[in-house]
Amino acid sequence: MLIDDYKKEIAERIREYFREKYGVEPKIRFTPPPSFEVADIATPIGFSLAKVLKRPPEDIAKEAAEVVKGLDFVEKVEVAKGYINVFLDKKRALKDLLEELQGDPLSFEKKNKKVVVEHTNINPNKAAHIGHVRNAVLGDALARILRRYGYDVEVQNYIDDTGVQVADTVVGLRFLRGLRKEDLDRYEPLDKYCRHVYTLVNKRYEIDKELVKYQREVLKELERGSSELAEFAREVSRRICKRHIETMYRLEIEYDLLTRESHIIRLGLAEEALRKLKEKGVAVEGEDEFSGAIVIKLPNKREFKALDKGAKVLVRSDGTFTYLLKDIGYTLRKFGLVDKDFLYDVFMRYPSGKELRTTSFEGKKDGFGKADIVINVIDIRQGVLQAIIRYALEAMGYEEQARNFIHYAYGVVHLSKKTAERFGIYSKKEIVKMSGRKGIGIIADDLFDEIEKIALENILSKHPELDLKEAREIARKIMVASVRYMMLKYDRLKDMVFDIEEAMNLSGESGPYIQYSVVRAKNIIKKSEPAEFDPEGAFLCDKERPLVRSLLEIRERFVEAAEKMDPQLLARYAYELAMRFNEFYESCRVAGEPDHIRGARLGIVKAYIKAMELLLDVLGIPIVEVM
RNA sequence: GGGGCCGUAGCUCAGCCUGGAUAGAGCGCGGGACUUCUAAUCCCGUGGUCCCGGGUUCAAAUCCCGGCGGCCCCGCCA
Repeated sequence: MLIDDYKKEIAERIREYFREKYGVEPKIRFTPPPSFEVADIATPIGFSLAKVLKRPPEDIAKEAAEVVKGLDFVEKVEVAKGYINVFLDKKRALKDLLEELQGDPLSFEKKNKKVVVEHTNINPNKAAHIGHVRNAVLGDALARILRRYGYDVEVQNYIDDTGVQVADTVVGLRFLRGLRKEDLDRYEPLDKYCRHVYTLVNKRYEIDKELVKYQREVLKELERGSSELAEFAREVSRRICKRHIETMYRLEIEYDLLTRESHIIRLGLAEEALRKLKEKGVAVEGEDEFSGAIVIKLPNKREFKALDKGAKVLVRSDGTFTYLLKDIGYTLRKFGLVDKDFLYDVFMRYPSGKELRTTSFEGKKDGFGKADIVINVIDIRQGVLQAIIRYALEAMGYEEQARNFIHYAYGVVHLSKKTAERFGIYSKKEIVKMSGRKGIGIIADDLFDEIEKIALENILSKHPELDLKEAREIARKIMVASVRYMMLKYDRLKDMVFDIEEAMNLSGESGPYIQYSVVRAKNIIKKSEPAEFDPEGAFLCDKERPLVRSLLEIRERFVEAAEKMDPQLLARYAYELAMRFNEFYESCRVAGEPDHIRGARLGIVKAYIKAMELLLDVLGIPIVEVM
């Protein structure tokens, strides 16, 4: 049993009592006690019933307390005002905890539902920046959580290889730099080089109208060309895409499938969507300012109030498709609502041997898509567009799919003034907005390098005996913990201000802090003589109880995070546990203690390690042996 | 103009969904603890008109209404 089970029994017992005695059906809420000194489990039952029973809250609480006292896992119950404060039988609870952690408290029944999570989605025209990292880390954590929760999860990464952004970079490489395919090898890492090129092109557009003509030419070639220029452009975007995959792999983020926009176009998914929308009369010829275009008519719903025109373009007057239409088409494919399908080819192989596949017309058939739930991890600013996709599904008659189409939104990453200055960006404002076009931002790989450098210095100074290769790998894992925790600890819907000092600080409320607590736990195991678990030796040190009490919440916390799809809750829980463990570590010794004490504490330490292995795996934070 | 989000300590943020006990962390600042399982740690201290006003309630940071301030969206870009 864990805390969720205890609560359930307490609630049932109280409910039953009040139902039988007074004929009322109280709703029992549990409130976190101010501290575990006050209670293990608390509920303000007296207040909730005072009105119905017309009696003082304290009286009612006293009555409820008597009922709860009978439960075998309860040691004592105190009444404070309208609250009842339940104290668990600590030794019983500890035994329950160890038993649960012997197995897997986070194993859930298969739901037999497929979820497609699409994240990262970086334009393959320049280096990834920290905004993209937030997207990828959130998406990856979400995928891991849902997988653990029993869903069949497929991770896709949408590559817009035909868009304006790629065209701009290609214009720069070809018409400003005069590069050809065979030159590209000399410009690695290409993503970083292209960042400058892209910024330069955007500046040049303002003064050089000739260049804009090239942009259109490239754009056309990207969609359907087979010329040398088209080949070149494809190679550029392929290489940069590969770089993005490598960048994210540094954080141990992997994908199952790359979907390329050029393939979506070629497969005719946009036409398919358009046909269905026209059939339902939702896609129509545009009028007035939209004349010549085909638009989707939007109902007068709140989420579309922002759009004052009541319609959105699907097909431009020049006949090209907007991203919106392409995405509607592709969403149909994800849900398996169209028969048309790609063939799938291998894009690359991860070191683990896992294949990263890509949409194609040359590989073989496969079972990608056919999702029950589709989740798009996309910037909050695109909320209206995502709402339109959902509406389009509804309008086409796919109401269930519309309900299961989730825009997993997240806030924008800005830079703190100090951080911006470090990168040569000066502003009067305290918060500096990034801009891909202007090249204002922090490149993901640069950030990772910096953090790894600091971590490596630390690790080598503390453990000079480590060989460099080993130390580097540990430094990398510390970097992963640092970056991932930073991206998960904030409310995902809120904008965040990125401060590089904070990111590189490996102590405080951080990933490395959590990792370090696990290293300490493992050291205890390594350095202590083994001893049988003995409940008699438990709770002789006052930091054991809060740790055990917190560990009992593992399933409850995980389920809440999974239901709400909120990795932040788990990140903070992991931190809370690490804090409690560090307190335990400081005041309760294990090695060298008498057998019964050592046995009990080793049990707690092992439980902590097991719990953290489960939690950190779901958060994508690696565990290290030494740091 | 319309729609949305946000406002909690010097700074960065939890808590608000689902009202409940003295409002919590981290950073910063001041002090203390390493012959002991690694001090990337811990302990003590410092610091708050929970933006303002009103309402609902036994009870409001939390729910409702109205202000004020900041941000985002409202492209035939994505």
